[in-house]
Amino acid sequence: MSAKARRRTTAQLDRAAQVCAQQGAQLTDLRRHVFSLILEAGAPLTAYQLLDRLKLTHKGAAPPTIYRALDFLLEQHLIHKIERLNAFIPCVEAGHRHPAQFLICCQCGVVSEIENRAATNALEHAAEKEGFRPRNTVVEIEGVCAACFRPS
Amino acid sequence: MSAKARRRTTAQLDRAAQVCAQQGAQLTDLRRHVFSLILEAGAPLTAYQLLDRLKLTHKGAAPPTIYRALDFLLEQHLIHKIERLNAFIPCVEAGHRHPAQFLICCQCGVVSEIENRAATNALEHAAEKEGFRPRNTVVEIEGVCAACFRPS
DNA sequence: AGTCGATATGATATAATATTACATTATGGG
DNA sequence: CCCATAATGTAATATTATATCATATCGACT
Ligand SMILES: [Zn+2]
Ligand SMILES: [Zn+2]
Ligand SMILES: [Zn+2]
Ligand SMILES: [Zn+2]
Repeated sequence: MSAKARRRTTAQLDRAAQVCAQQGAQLTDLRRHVFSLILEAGAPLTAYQLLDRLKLTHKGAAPPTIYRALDFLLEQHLIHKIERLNAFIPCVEAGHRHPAQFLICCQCGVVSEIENRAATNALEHAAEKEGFRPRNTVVEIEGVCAACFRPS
Repeated sequence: MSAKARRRTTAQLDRAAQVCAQQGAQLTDLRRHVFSLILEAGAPLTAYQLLDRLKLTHKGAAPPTIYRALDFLLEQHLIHKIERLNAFIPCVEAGHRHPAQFLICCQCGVVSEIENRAATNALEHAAEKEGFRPRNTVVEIEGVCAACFRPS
């Protein structure tokens, strides 16, 4: 991990601590540790991948350990779950709830988060047209990312 | 089950058999049975819920039995998987691949499938703007359906 | 009919993902 | 200190999904 990346992670952890404090929640060492694993991964990690990594330094970690931390981070809007992968990534706009769309590259595995207003609006209108009140929308677009796409 | 609903199911099964035949695939008794369970459910069913129902008449059914049937039905575009629920529903436009959006009511559990062109386009453009080539898009909107919504 | 390959199903085991339940330990306000 | 709350520890179990190998079915071909 580069010095630059480490600085970024530290900044994100600090930001997260602020966000939690504002909500009257605490980013404990355990939660911070799990969050840092997600931040440093660069690709989505499943709960058990996180558990394996956590175990390296946190003997006695068990499934509830990781699922509780994940629930907390989700509640604080610090991470997102990618349903199709049963995996977790950091939120690029950490700390506040927002509509998002995820681009999942099936070649390199990278997932990037975008917030496209036109798409969000179109989905909301589509739902309203049916008399449906949206509360929480999941958009997961699988395909090939720009980096992986090469014209033949 | 009403006579009307039974006729509808029969028509859908016949339609499905045609669709499969055109693809050189066969809707065997087993697959047809699983599909009929999904058609008659009225709400999404998980693989193990289907397995339990299948076992009533098909002694010896096991997880692979149901997962194979589901894989087949997905390949033939006869059903959809709702990722957030790990559950399956019939496709309203059975037999051909198409972009869709799912409206999941968190009160009554009903999932309805819509195909909104504006939303599909907006998502495609959002992806392309990032240089991303979409292959398969999942849109699952959780909220309250028209039937469940009552003004206070 | 006999052989063959391809497809479908049977059967057992196991992997991967997630939750329940209850005990124990910090933490902070009174 | 005492208590309530939040957080974590620990064991067991539930749910979802796949791997593997055996058996059956079926049509094409000889
Ligand atoms: Zn986000
Ligand atoms: Zn890629
Ligand atoms: Zn459909
Ligand atoms: Zn409803």
